[in-house]
Amino acid sequence: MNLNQGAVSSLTVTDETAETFDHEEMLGRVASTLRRADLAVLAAKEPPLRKVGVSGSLYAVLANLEVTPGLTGAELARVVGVTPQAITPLVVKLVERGLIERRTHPRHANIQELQLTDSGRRETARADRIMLHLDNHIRDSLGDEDYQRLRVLLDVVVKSMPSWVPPPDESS
Amino acid sequence: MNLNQGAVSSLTVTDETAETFDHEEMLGRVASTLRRADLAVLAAKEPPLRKVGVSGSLYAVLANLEVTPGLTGAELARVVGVTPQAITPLVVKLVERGLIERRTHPRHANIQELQLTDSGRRETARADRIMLHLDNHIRDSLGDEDYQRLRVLLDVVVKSMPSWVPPPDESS
DNA sequence: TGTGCCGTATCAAAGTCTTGATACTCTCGT
DNA sequence: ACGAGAGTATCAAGACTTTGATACGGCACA
Repeated sequence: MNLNQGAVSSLTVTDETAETFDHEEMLGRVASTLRRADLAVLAAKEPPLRKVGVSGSLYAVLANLEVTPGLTGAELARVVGVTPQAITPLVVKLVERGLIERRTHPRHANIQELQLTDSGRRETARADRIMLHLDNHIRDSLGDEDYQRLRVLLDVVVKSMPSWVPPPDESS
Repeated sequence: MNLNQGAVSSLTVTDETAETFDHEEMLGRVASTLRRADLAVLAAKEPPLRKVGVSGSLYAVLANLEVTPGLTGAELARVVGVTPQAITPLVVKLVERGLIERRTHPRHANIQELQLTDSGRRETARADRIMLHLDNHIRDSLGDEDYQRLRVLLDVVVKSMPSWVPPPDESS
């Protein structure tokens, strides 16, 4: 688990000096709430995933290979959101377990396409049953309509991030 | 950055064997989308935060101490979502920089209350200006109404996670 | 007034991810 | 056909976090 923000507390701040902003609002911002939500989901799904033998990272790799067979390590890294170097150990581990196969690309002697084995497909299905169950729980909590809405809103956030430019640091 | 799921790809899957589920849906589930959104925000905010001298982790600590002065290390750990052991190095670093102070609890010789120094408050304000700017960008992308809605929906997700019980693993 | 229990703090070791640097292969333009 | 450039894979080192284990201090109940 990675910390990075995420906060919640039911404390009523007394007051502060002049240059202080709205503390109540601070931790209620979307960026904070988003992080908390992700942490909560993360903490919930990790234990059951490990019970079927995969860490969250490994599941991410397997799930993406299930959807998009033939991905290379670098492609996988981008899709999953990490550096290419971080993928290698995961791939090695999965190959050792016989869940995925490395196959050299037909036209590129250098790069390797990755693919699930039959055994890997079975394991992935087991893990995905858990994830599906979790998602259904969320859907039940929100209701169908809000569930869909949440997906859409989150997608907007994802797409809007690249166009953000940080403010200049005016520490005058 | 921590990977753990997060996936997106615009590939139309040909087809598959029998026991296969809906791939298109798989990566569109809220748990996945949520993770992607968080990763996107994380990737966007990290560089500018480092530019003012704090990592995302350090900012999380500072922000929470700003809102709730006098937190102990363990409390901080819970609020922020990490283990108590992970807090210690962060606290040490911030103390060395003079941004926070450790003060032994009045009644517990063992535990230490943490508090921002004046200098720490200034630094936190600089970092928070960035976060506020980011959140405003998100608000602009969504519109005021959907921005508020997203906050509410995410809160529901956070509150609903603890009540989830993983499905039994029926690998029959 | 003990004694058991809970919460806090910290040391140590292991795991995972990142940044930095290097080598290799194909593609493209001249 | 050749050299530059882009993309991929991997080694090495450092940073950060987690799990495991240990020690200390207050609190509640017998």
